[in-house]
Amino acid sequence: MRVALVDGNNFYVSCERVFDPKLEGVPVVVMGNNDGIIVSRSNEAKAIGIPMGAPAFKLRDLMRRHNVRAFSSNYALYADMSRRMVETLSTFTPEIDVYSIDESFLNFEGLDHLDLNAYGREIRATVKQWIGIPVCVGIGPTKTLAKLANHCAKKMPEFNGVCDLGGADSRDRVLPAIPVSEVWGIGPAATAKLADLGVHTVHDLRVMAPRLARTVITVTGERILRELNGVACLALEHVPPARKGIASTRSFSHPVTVFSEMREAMAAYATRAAEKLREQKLVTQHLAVFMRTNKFNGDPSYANTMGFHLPEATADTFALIHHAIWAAKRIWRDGYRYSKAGVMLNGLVPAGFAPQTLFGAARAGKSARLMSALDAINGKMGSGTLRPAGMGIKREWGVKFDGKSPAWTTNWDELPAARAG
DNA sequence: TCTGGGGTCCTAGGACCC
DNA sequence: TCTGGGGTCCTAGGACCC
Repeated sequence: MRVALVDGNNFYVSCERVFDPKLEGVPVVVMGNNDGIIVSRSNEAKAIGIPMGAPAFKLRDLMRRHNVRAFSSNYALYADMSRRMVETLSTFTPEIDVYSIDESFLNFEGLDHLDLNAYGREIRATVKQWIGIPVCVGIGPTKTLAKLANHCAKKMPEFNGVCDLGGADSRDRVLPAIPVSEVWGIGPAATAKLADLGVHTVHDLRVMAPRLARTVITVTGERILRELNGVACLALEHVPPARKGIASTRSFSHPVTVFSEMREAMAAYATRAAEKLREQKLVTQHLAVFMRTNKFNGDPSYANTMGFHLPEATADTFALIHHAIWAAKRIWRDGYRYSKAGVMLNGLVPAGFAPQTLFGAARAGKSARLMSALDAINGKMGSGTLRPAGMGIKREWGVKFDGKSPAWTTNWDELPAARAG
């Protein structure tokens, strides 16, 4: 196997910069939903000590002092830029495995006649020119080594954005210099356990006894060890594996204390989850709802989940709303300040393959026609044009995005304007 | 005022069945 | 006055990822 990992640098920030060149060279951050935490940082923002995942309100002073530009998440923009990036990368390989919004594995099998470093530099230059996003390229004989090579490409200036760990000599040279915590799949807990055994660098991990790795960090640890030694255990998935579950959950912008607001939120979550189901031509056999109070602020604590099998598999918005509200009523307790809730669908199966009850077939056909009409109108006129009654218009609990950039590429009303002269 | 959202995989334990 | 072995399903929690 020969595989490359191409990864967008500071992806959300880079997307913002494409449409506002004044953001180049200055500290920029992007925040998550409700402008709660930092989810993407420019190098300048990293340099002044803004940590990943930190609550934005704690950093207000620091950010003001350094004139940091802060954006709310613009998911429509990032998803569209991601799609363009994947299209571009697809011209460099017959097989691409899209791993996340900003990362793809490219199959480099059979390209050994090429100078892979040069090929990586060409990929980097092309994505920059066509899409405007800076990327780094890591190449290796397994996914784990390609990930590690990508880390080197990003952090070690001598690689200049492209690193090939395909050769044993390059691995011997680089691996002793990298902390084991940088390996894909080794988190803080595993890092601490390995440190107790004197395993600190990637090289230390690579030469560890596989059985010991297994007892300390389970089968995933043993798999990582093999991958570091060039034995591929993770295949390239050119067809994305079927989803196991769909979740629609949000933190509320203010605490919810009355059931009518919880009901609205549940209806909205169920609606969104049903849309995701239908996008992927799936139906669900199991639904769960949960609600919880704030874990951090000392409010009286309550958290509960209720999950159950549905009488028949469905992707019908109205049926899922009905079930979600039914369950929400049962776990709702008066007197608490709820901060977060959600709807989760499990046991997904392709629409048409689900077991059906005797009287279900006729109902299912009718529901499918209604749902495709709903999706067609919302697709054409904008999501939320048609929505079920009871979902709420005011949405007091809803998500806040105070500093969002325009949907530059996906909304006609927000296209960038160019002026001459 | 205020701490993301959406996933996967692994392990362990309880309930229940034959 | 005992505590097997094999199986399934479910729940809960931990860990990790982007």
